[in-house]
Amino acid sequence: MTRSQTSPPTIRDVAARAGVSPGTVSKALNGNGQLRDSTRSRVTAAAEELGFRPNHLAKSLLEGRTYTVGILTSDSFGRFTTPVMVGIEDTLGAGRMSTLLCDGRGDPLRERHYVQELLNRRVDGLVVTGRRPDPRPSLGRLPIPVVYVLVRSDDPEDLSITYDDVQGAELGVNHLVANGRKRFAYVSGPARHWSTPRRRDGVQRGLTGAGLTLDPNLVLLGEWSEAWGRTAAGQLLRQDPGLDAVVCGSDQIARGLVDGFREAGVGVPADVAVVGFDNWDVMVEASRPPLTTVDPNLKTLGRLAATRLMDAIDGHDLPRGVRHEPCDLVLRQSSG
Amino acid sequence: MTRSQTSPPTIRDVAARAGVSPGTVSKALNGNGQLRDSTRSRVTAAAEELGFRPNHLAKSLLEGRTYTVGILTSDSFGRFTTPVMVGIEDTLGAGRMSTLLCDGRGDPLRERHYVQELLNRRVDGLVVTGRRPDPRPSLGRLPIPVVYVLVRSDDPEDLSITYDDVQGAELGVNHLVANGRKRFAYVSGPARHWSTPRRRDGVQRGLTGAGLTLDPNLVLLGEWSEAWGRTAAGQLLRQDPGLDAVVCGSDQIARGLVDGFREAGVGVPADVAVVGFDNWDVMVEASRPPLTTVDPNLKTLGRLAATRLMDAIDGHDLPRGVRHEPCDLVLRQSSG
DNA sequence: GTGAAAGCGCTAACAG
DNA sequence: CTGTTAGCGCTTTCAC
Repeated sequence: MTRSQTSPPTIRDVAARAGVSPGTVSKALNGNGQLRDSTRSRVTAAAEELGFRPNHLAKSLLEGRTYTVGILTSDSFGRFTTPVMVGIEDTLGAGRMSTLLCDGRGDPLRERHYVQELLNRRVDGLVVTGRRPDPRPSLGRLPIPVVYVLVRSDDPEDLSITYDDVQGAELGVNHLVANGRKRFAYVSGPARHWSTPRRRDGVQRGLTGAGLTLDPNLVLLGEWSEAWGRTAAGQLLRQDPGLDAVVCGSDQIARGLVDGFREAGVGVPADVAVVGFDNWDVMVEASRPPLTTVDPNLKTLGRLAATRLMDAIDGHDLPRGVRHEPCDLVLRQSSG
Repeated sequence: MTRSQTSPPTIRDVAARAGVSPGTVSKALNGNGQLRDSTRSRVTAAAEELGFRPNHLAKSLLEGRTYTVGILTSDSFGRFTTPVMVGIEDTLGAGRMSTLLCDGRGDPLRERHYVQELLNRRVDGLVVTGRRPDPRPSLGRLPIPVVYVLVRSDDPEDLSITYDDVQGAELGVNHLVANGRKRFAYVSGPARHWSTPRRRDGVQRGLTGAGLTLDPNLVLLGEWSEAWGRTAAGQLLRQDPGLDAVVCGSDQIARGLVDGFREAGVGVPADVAVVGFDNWDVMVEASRPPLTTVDPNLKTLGRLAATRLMDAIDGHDLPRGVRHEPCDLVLRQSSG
């Protein structure tokens, strides 16, 4: 049976049209070996005319690698995973790598299935990501390098790249202290979330360093929402009308807090300075005043993870353990 | 040379271990042909023990299809593309399809490059998406089926699946009219954006149907931001303190507007009813009161696009032209 | 029932 | 300089 017109032209079609052998076409198109210039251009022309696209599958099969990495996210690209993925795509794309995307939806079964599928497809490496820095079950030993980013694996043998909650919160405190603030509150999300106690630790550390203390009555834990921030504003004012600084566990909380304060006649930053966490553009800019906040540099995390993974694919050893990348402080009007 | 221990076991390794031929292993593992039960189980056991993973590349090469579709996004998975992608992943994943993700970043050169790469990789089909329903240049005739979703292609020969701006806005108006509202304003984003005039048309159509009119002085165009919504609130009150309903071009605008009204002592929905657009959880829920809004059903769009693409991959013809899927109205407190 | 052989599209090694 | 050959891992006839 003759080749169907609908299937893409192969290297043999090009060879036939250029009047050479397949091997020669390969050399011509990949710039390998010694070819007469005229031959080379004849081949290029033929390839061009036929709209030849080299079959990546065949190459991969031969080479034993696919120039593809899998991304396994446990969170259907939410607000936090998205910047991470952009960072990953960023550096992977630069290295002619493609990314196979899998959304595990936090379901272990689904995840296992995807991992198998990615292995079947012979991806060169795997990035695992998820919504929060909380530990997640390791995928275990796999025949390809794996990097966890944003989420951390519960196996210290794995490499996890995440941000530093403690340092981030401390950054906020240091800034407020430098501005002369003395009486601090910490308003954050659910206690069970990894970040909540750690950011508190950061606040604590910053205050201790400045010879100040954190009144346990001024530590308020609730949810990651604006509504909670507004509620907390009232509670804080009742608890201690003299407080002059609040470190928040998220920008949503911070924005709610700022709204609550303003509506209670408390000036931000005149009376109370407020620092958020996340640097989430929508919250931070719409807030009145705009929020000073801690930026966990998620995109950088993604870039870093991808870079490490590429190194590992190139044969370098993957470091082990959890890497805590530093956060940055972004100054806006809420902190005075 | 003997096989390196690091490279994954092949079907021949399994064959050797089970004491059969590669062909038999293939049949056993894929349930094809007639095999003795004992042979089949011997093979399965051997495969299991060796941790054999069938090489998907080899299959694809043979079968001429990869069970992979490309997603080309012009917008680094932003707020609007994300739900679309979830929808795509949703239906593709169900059909054992994988997705190769490419972020064109709106750069035509980058896009061309990615399209070539995807063709080289022999994806079975391609989904093109982008931030807004505005028309974008077609990728032209490709050897594989292509579906545009959310964005629309400027070539009517392509299939584009997007939502219905006009119908969506009209939905909002009808609801407000049914609640007895009579004097309407329309506050939206930049006039150059596709949706802005079309949603206005929808407002117009709804009002005309109810024997009402849209005062051109109560059409305010600005940006897609809360700040603009707050500004617009002031302008509207100055323009016509008697207005009792506002349809907004986005939830951000609507939320800003609601804040502006409240702070000006205007009750929502008591004095003025407000309807947003997007059904963006964060905005809609944090707003006081929570926003009634138009939901463009982006996830459904993604699912639809993926379904159409799968059909086309299965040999069915792809419809042409722009499909406008209906929006839904989500009722909350801002509309009375 | 099972094995041997051919071939998917490509590259690399070796002839000529 | 260019052509031929073998083979990446798998499936699929076709013999036996």
